[in-house]
Amino acid sequence: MAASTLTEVARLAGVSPATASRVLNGSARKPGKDIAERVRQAADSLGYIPNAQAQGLAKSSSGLIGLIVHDIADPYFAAIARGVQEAAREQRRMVLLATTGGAPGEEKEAVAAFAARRADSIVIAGSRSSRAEDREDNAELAAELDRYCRNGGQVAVVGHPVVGAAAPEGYHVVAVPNQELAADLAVELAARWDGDFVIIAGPEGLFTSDDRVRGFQEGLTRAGRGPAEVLRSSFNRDGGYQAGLQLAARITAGGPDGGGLGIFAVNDVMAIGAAAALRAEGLRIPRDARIAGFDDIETLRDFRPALSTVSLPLEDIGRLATRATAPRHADDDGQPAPPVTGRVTLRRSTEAAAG
Amino acid sequence: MAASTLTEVARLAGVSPATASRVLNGSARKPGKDIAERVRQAADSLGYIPNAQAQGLAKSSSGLIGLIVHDIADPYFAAIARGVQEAAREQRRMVLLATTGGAPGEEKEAVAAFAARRADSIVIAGSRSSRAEDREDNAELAAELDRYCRNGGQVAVVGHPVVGAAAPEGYHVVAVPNQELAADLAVELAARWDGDFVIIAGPEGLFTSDDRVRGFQEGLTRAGRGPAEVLRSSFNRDGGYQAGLQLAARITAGGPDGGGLGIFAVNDVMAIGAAAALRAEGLRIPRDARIAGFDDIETLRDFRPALSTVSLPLEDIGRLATRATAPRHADDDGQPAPPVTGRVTLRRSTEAAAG
DNA sequence: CTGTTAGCGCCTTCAG
DNA sequence: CTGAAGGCGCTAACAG
Repeated sequence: MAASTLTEVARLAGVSPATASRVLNGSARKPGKDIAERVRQAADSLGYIPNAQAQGLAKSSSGLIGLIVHDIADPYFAAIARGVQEAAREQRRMVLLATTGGAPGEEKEAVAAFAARRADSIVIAGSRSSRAEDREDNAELAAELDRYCRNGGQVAVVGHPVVGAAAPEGYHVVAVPNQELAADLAVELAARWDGDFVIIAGPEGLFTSDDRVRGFQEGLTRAGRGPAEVLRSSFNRDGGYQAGLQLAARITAGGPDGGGLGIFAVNDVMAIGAAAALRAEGLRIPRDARIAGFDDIETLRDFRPALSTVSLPLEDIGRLATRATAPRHADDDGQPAPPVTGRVTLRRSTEAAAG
Repeated sequence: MAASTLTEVARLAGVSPATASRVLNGSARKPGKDIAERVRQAADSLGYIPNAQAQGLAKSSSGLIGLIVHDIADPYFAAIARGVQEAAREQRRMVLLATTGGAPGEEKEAVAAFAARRADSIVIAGSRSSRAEDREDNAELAAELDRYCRNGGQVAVVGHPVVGAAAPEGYHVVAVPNQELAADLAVELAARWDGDFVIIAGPEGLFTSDDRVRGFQEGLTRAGRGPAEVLRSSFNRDGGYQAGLQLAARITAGGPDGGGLGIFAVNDVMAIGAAAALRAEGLRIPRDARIAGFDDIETLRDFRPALSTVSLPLEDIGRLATRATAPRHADDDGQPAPPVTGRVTLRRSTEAAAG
């Protein structure tokens, strides 16, 4: 990775490195027109590309923003990543990507790596966990973040704060009203179906999942219904599929669930998995089971029967998180970011007119 | 972004910075055990995190790998990104992400930005274009890449070489047999449907799209059939939807296409869009039209009717591209990467038993 | 407005 | 095996 340096450019242009720096990179001070032109020509003819590492070292700021997701191929994270990327581009920063599979230990590593690269800010998407097994890692993650912030780093977390993290300067949370929206969804569904509900959830301790479960139960209560049974499995398509198989067996067996079921999967991907399982067992939606998800993943919208869900502005969330970590401008009204809002989106998968 | 420095650690440990460096970061030379322990403790108590920028400056290599995609939220790119990310982690490197919407001008910018950050290598995914309007930008992109390689950078391109790029040291192409596979697909489809075929393609000049179109026509010829009509629209879900609407109108109107149609969309996302359009117009698949895509996107596999397609090992492709740019090891047999292979995957969307 | 002088934090020769 | 010195490429204070 050798390349021509600023010094070479300066020499070619017959000026000092400082002057060359001033014309080539943004400086408050403007060198003379003629000189500037000569420098620019020299730079051009040498194919000069500033060394961002050196600039970063000198200015102690890197123009880098670190993004932490569970899995970039998961459409939920991919959508957020798109928003982050867009905002980053607006701010003329580049994004560094880290995937962790959701393990707090890995997240801690990622934060350290970002800190090492002197990323100006870090966006953490993806559910935090409060499982006992993660306690220690969570504590380390919190400590790492804390240190990062104390050193001037900006952090934005999507959804929930990191467990045990203090809230130092530079620590922002983009709150997502998972619980409220899940409650709204439950109310709507309860108005359209008076049989039993079952919730397909992720592992206990995942905040996003837990919030949605809690909200849904709350909504049922509000609608005068008893709480739904909760089935736990992994927080992805296969988890939904497994749970779906169980439910299919019940429905098929007749019994209390033979009349059908209202299913709420805590995210769209799981809902799709569950739907696939039901179908594989010969059941039909919404005839034999109504099913709803959460997120309103774009790629899944052409799915049939169209999935009832809660629409979340995933891209905006990424954008907001990124903006929250941006250096404050003068023309910045200093207002906290607008809160994230979502809305219940009912589609065919929970349609009343079933038989 | 202040943080404790190596010098501070050294001072605390009562040794020279050089020694501290040797124990903390990988050096061939091993300081004494006692000394090493003291340094490590000092580092620990200070929460020392090495400054990668400074390390990069000194070693002139950054441990960064740049990834260029059209859109990270597109499942095709997301899958490749996952592979890149995995390989990067194996090599203990971090990935820098850039999205370009496929515009060669943006890609050139991205390459320059990566070069500025002194990324050790760059992976370019996403179709290159040979459209006249892109000529100039393509040339600049090629020049930029060329310079990057000459400066010691490693480049891997997925699918096609960049238009007009020389093939200097460090320039690798991960070839994807789009044409062959499309031909195979055509042969299989032709064996199962003897009506007309129509191809829903991306804009002319997109290599990936063009290759698949060409291959499909070739396959038809091989099967003793005449060439299919080609409908062009944008290379995404909406493009597929638009084209689907047109085809639906034809089929509905009866006429020559009233008996049904065999549709090949050059990628899964477009195929899903087209299917959605047909359905919206009251048509059914595969009864009124058979439809096939390309890529075998994971998220789309639960789609019904299940989409016939060509399976591509997207993650592997990302991994291979990344590995191709890795510094050569001693135990490296120097073999070129294994070629990418795919296979035709027939599912219900093109099933013969329709009526 | 330009040039000179110091570093930014680290690694890597080179002596000791 | 350790320490001292120089430099990676650039910017930010100072002088002139």
